[in-house]
Amino acid sequence: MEYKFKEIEDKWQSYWSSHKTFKVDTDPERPKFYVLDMFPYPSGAGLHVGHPLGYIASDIYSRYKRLRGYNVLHPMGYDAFGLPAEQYAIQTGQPPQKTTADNIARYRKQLDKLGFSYDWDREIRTCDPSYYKWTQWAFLKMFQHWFNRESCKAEPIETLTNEFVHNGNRLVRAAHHCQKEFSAEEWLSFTDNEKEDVLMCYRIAYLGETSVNWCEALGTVLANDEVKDGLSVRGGYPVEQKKMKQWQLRVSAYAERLLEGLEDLAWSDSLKEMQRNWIGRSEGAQMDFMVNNGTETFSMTVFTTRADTVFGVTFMVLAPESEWVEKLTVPEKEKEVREYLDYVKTKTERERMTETHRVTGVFTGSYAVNPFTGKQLPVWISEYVMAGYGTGAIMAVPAHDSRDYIFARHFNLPVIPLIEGCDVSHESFDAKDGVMCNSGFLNGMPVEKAIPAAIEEVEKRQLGSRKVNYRLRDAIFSRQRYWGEPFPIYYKDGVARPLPESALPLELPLIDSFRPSGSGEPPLSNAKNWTYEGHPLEKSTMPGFAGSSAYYLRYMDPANAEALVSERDNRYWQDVDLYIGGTEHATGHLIYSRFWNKFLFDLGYVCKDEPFRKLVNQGMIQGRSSFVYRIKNTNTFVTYNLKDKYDTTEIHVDVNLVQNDRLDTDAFKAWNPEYRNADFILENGEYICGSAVEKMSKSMFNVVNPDTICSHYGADTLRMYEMFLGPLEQSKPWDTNGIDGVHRFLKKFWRMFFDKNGTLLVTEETPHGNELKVLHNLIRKVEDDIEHFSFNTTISAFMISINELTDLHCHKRSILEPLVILISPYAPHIAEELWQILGNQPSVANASFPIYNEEYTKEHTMDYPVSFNGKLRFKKTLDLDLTGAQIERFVLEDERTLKYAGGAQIRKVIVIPGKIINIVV
RNA sequence: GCUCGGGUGGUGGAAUAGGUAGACACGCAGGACUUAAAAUCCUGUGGGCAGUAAUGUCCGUACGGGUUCGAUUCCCGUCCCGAGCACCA
Repeated sequence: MEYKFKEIEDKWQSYWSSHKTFKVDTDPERPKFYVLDMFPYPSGAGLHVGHPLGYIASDIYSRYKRLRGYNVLHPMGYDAFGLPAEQYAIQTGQPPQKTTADNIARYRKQLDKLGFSYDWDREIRTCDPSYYKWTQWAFLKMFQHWFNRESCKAEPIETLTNEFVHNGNRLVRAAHHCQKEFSAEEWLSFTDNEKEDVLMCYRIAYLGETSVNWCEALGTVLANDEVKDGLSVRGGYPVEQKKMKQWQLRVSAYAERLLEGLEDLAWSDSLKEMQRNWIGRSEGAQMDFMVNNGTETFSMTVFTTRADTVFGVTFMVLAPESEWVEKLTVPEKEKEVREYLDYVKTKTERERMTETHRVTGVFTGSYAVNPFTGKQLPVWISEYVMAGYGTGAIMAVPAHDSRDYIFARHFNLPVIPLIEGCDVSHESFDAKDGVMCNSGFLNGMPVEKAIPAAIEEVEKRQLGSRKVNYRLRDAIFSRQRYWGEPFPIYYKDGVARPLPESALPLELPLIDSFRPSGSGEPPLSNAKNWTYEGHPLEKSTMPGFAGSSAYYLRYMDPANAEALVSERDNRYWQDVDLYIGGTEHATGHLIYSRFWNKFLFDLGYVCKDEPFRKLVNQGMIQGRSSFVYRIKNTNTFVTYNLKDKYDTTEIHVDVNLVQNDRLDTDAFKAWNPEYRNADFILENGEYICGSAVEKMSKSMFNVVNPDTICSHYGADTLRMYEMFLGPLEQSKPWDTNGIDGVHRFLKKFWRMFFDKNGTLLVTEETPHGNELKVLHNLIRKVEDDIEHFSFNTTISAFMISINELTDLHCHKRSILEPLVILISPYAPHIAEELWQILGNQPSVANASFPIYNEEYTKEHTMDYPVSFNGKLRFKKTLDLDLTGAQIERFVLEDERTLKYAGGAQIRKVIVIPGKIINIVV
């Protein structure tokens, strides 16, 4: 009997689905394990072979953990709100609701074909009102809370107003952006609207004026992680900075906790590093400088990490957007400054980034005073100082900061070296080492001591204080789009007010036109009656990351109408034990979700501070594009190795027309009418294509659809092959060349059970020692590899074991049955079929993982003293290999510590007769 | 520029508390079965040199040093590739 994967896979997929084999429930009797995939955005293009890579890995792990007796939560859903569906709607008029539902149906079909063990009863979709009710609910909670820096957690806004009533805002340590200070009496004298304005500056979800990434082409603002190199990540349109009033989340309040929390997470170092960079903690000092603009004197604050260099400050620089610019520009310089600011404004963010070497700036006419030296310091404005970081103003130390140095040289400002023996004639000396000079009380100190000493002095003289700065900004939370969660906010007298919880979910209304209105209003302005009790509702919607920030909690209790997740289910499932997904979410989703989770933790809705304990980033599968070479102005194509003899154009050709770089010329002619009459110049009678590794995409004609592979080889082969391709974390091009090997292996596996005529070969004989040895070595290997996520090497181990057992002509049930269990996480369908053929109850999921027995793999030893270096005594280990040949090993007689000259400890020396080859130390 | 990864056959990749480098697979070459193809199976396959051959021998894990009885693995320096951040004061 042949291995008929098609029949087998159809049979078991429908069995699993009709029997709800993978349905899970909270079961306090059994240990839980939560394995999560980053849920996909259901795009119109469907899945390509790269998408399932992580899903296969997580499925293997889930199935393995089930066999180990865990109650495994392994859910799937869809991140269904997003830009592509909306843009498609603008182009075609098709409502996103419909296209999204269609795409989901298609995704589901494709996923089902791969044999994943998801509990589909827990499926969620972020665009479903019963789901986004809880996204809105969390937003309301953030609106109603503030962040207390004393307790370092979120607290109800009432505790803050209570504080205001008694003490004003002078004593409270809150994360806020309130400009004014007020006393208790003043607070009480405020009107309701004034009070609301103040409170808005403290809320964790707040409406605030800020410089935002505005994308004209998309008609919306974008978060920092949605912008790369000054272009939008989606679409690649230019992005400019614009001051706008937007909803924001006070993520920056959690900066320190987000940083600390990384410590105990089992994430890759590179990913943690990315988050650390993104949070961008830097320790330093905030210092006040007195400035004078000719008419008045006041203090200006700067942030520096190098307080020790204060004696070398020769000028000050403001960001063009700084609020001090206006105050410090003297009348004579007004025209010049205005011209400079206009010049800066015309530059896009992208230009500002690419022209980093251009030095520009203008003098304000004002001077600051160095508090340590009393020297006059001219105050300049330059675009190299950024408004968003620190205080938007710096003290410039050209001798020890390369940016200040370039600026000083360009505008002929003095440079004062502060480190003994450093040469600043050509470039600045930025390194934090050396001994201080020209620095008053710091002279003679090494830099690492001078930094804290300087800060201490600054504090002593009350010129400023120690300060930790973060690069992490608050998340901009409004999008001027239709296809997202509506805000549970309405406006009364122009003041934002929360909807009552009972009004949730606030459902997204159906509209006719998805375009932003002519006046730049969001699409929701086209909705009829977009009001609450006669008051206008917020018209922007939430960004993509809103729906994905707490979805892992919802899977724990997806149907709950009363709460995001019940306390009982949250206590049981706790957190995600294993999270698998792409590294592209490092500074987006993975920061936001951690923030969101910490916020809910503060409020007591969830029991874990961190949502994802272990995280594995699967690599990207790139496409391998194929090319043909058309001789210019002809319809003749020349093969790869002869192309240099002609003047050719490289053209992408559909990889499905190419096998092992050989082009199917007839299929090529049929592919596109343009090539119907194509001629070919061949080599050895074949047309060889060129190739390149590129991103897998439709436009490169290099997309390989998993459905095609499934119908050719079956899902089990695809699953194993994707794992066999290389380490999970590594990116690699998709290359079908090796898939036959894996497919052959599965056929070979099948043949262990049946002969050519389909007769069952399985016997009830007692297993032989060598057979048990193969089996138990494999058990140990599979267990080890799965725990360490090296799925590729496991498959090699399977291949070796099956070859060995085939050589031993082993068809014994007691060997084959555990083998089927071992392979079931990788190739579940064939395993189920064979499991049933062996006469067991379906399904393998109810079996348990075979137990490794060391006895079977232990080496047989006997005394056989030999000498080595005249000092060591060894035991000979007799070992039979599978062909029955003898391998001799020599093991140190006892565990005494013996030392070589280098001091290494020797435990075991393995010897091949006559020659020492292996000394284990 | 800074940070983090990584450089192993024709290819994907094995092997690191230092111990026979190249497992496993692909590809390629040769062979068996077959009228033929498909499928399946067997053999060989890092390089050089010597030998009819079994085999022997030297060189080999980006490059140059070091530690060690022994280095793909540890240390120092150089080069290259990938990823992330990037006027962050």
